[in-house]
Amino acid sequence: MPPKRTTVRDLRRQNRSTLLSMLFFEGPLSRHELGARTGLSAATVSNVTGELVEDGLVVEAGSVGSDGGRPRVLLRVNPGFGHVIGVDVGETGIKVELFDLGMTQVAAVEHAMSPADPGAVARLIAAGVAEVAAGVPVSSVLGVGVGVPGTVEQGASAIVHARTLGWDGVPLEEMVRAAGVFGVPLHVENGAKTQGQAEMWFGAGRGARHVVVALVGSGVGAAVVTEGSVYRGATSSAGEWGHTTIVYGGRACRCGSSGCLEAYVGADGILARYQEVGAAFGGGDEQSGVDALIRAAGSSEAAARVLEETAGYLGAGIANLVNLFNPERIVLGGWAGLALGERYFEEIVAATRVHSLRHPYEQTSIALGQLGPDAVAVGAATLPVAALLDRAADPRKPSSHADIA
Amino acid sequence: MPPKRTTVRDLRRQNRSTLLSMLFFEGPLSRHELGARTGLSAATVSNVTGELVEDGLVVEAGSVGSDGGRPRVLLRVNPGFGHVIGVDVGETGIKVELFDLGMTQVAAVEHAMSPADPGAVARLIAAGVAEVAAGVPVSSVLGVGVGVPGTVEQGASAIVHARTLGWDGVPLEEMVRAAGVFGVPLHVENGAKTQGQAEMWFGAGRGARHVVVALVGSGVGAAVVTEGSVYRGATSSAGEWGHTTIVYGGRACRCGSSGCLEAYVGADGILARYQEVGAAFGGGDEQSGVDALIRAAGSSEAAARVLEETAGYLGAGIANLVNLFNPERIVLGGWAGLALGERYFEEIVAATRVHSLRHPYEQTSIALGQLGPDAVAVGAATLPVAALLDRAADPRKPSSHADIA
DNA sequence: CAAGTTAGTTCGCGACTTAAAATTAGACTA
DNA sequence: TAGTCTAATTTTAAGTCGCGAACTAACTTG
Repeated sequence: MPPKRTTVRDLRRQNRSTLLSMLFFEGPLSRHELGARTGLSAATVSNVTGELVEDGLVVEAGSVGSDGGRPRVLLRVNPGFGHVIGVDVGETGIKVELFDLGMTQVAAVEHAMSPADPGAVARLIAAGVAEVAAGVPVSSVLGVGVGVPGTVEQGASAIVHARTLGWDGVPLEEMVRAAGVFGVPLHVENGAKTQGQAEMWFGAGRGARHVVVALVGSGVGAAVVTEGSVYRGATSSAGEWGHTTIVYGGRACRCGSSGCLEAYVGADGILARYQEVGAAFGGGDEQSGVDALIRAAGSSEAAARVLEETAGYLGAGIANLVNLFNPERIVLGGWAGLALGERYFEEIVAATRVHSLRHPYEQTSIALGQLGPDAVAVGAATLPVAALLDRAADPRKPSSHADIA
Repeated sequence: MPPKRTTVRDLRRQNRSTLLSMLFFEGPLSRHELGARTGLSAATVSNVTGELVEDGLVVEAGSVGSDGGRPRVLLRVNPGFGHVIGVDVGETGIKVELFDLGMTQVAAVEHAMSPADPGAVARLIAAGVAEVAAGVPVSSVLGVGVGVPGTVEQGASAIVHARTLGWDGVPLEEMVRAAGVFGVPLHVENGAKTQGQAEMWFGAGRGARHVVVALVGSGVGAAVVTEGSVYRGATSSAGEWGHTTIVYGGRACRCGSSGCLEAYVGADGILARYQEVGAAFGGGDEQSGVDALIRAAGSSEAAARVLEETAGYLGAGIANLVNLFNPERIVLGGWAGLALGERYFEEIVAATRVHSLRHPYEQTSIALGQLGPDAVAVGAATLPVAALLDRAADPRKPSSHADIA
């Protein structure tokens, strides 16, 4: 049982956070409207926003007339208050992107590399962060978020387990710090979760509070959002949808088990099933393979059948999420998910309906993701922003007179 | 976005709730210790507990010496402050039980009936409540909780969907009220969730914050507890584990789909699979059938094989929960779950390990439930208690001067 | 330019938590 | 049996916070 007191000061923090978050997500708003939407009194809104403006977190943004009265002054989060950095550690290289607080991309770099060696990855992240942050004052960087393929164990310091990369218990957070990123909040998170977060903030998940973002690519994963925030479970490795058993005793999966969803609807699984049907494939990477397969479906009976089966497996997998999580919306993303979804949306939805219980199914809508896999970096960059909105940037300067003592 | 203000009054409610909950769960404690555990100052603890004592919610319970100083006065929740009622609507009848605030059973009645007719069930609930509450003052009943087999849609008034009972959109809450239970908080909830809640408060889930209670009986369900409270999803029908697909294209399930977990490990499914293997069964109900099957496993190769397969399916199903929810503990319950678990615990755990990812698996422990299926009623009775702890019983009498106006 | 409107501020109040000082309530001592 | 000690509570005084009411600011209208 963690100590759970509530002091009068938490009130202010909470209300600061509420107002700041509302300004961030609902665009420019007047104080009046803030009061109406949050339920806070005009007095409090005035008081708190005054503080936020004084702290530089919020700025005025013009005003709009209101028939016959004093015009409202619009407020919005100050995009120049600071910057955040998002890092996408992929299977072929890393991307580092710098955003201002308006989430406008300011700079970006990309380095190809094999991520087999964690040390090299950490050094490359540190180098990328330095490159990208070169143009802005150091103190302006509010935090760095890193999205990695694999499960992340959140603790005093984040530990990464990524079977596909051969990482087993890599203390990535410490390594990145050691490589030169210190004095700045560092958040390491599973890439599927950061991508899901991006869909929630800027994509198909906006406005909903209970969402499952299902991601299908080479790997298969999901980000589960409940009550508006990403579900993490006890050690934050929740949402490992890809290695959920969907065909007991079925195809072998690279995770060592059998019958996993990923073995059927992951890019690998799809192509392997196609080849087993007798259709040989030339070389090329997975992505072009899947694209070719989808194109072939127009003429090839075998290709069409494989894809229809895939839609069936995928629908059943989605149905499991519907039954277990009862979300109000399912967002299907990931490069393979989007490719399949565009061509076989009806089939996937139909399979979902068949395999889920009527009641939760009726409560859910299914949509395609709007962001594509590039979203991992933006999503990672939202992590420090979320922390900022949550803490609402510590009220007042940190201990200004402590120096004297 | 729901209005989200925080007023200074919420503080007091929050702290009342924290202190009352701590007294409820952690037995008698002194004010001093309350302060230490909650982080609240001694002054606040004294102030708030004074109010709680005055309101009759808390009473002193002796004192213990403290080497050489003023002895601490122990405080505990007043068991006599009020009573709560739990109702278990089962497939063969209903049970109604009355508890005091110490959760000691004070009275209980049981009525056999077929629950096919919702109206009759509602009337029987009302009658049972009246019977059981006959011995205590009306105003002493703090609330009634009802556990039903089927999904419950929480809204202005609870609606029940229970395919096995033939209920489709039954407004049970309204019906029970119409049948005579009014003026008292009424909570209707899925029986699996109430049973899970009981395991959390009094059984194998105590002390953990992320738990999945897996229940296997005639039906198969789960109660997912995250951050200490039952996960409900968007419309509170989350946790429908039983109709999750585990063998794509497999056995037909009574839900209309195929390959559901319930079709393999539900009592029905187990017995049906045994019969298909050629072993004929006499009559008898499911429970004695499963018991007989387990006894037969000692001598019959076929019976043993069916049960081992069952353990495999069940382990895979549990592994899916491990992968998706990343709980710190799994509690296996339900009458069939307990029967299987006692005899085949090793096999179930082994299958779980095989089908789950190593990392989340290592974070989880698997335990048998401690309460048995009788727990549905106690669990239902915890619902009004939870509401009480949460609101901390409205500070001060409800609008004492509103009468005058 | 006066009247009418709507937005935002200021002021004083009541409710809260807290730190510090004061007050118990036994145990121990001489 | 009065005096001394120690540790648990209760009081007291101070500082925060959000709220409602009264007040001020900034336009539009006729």
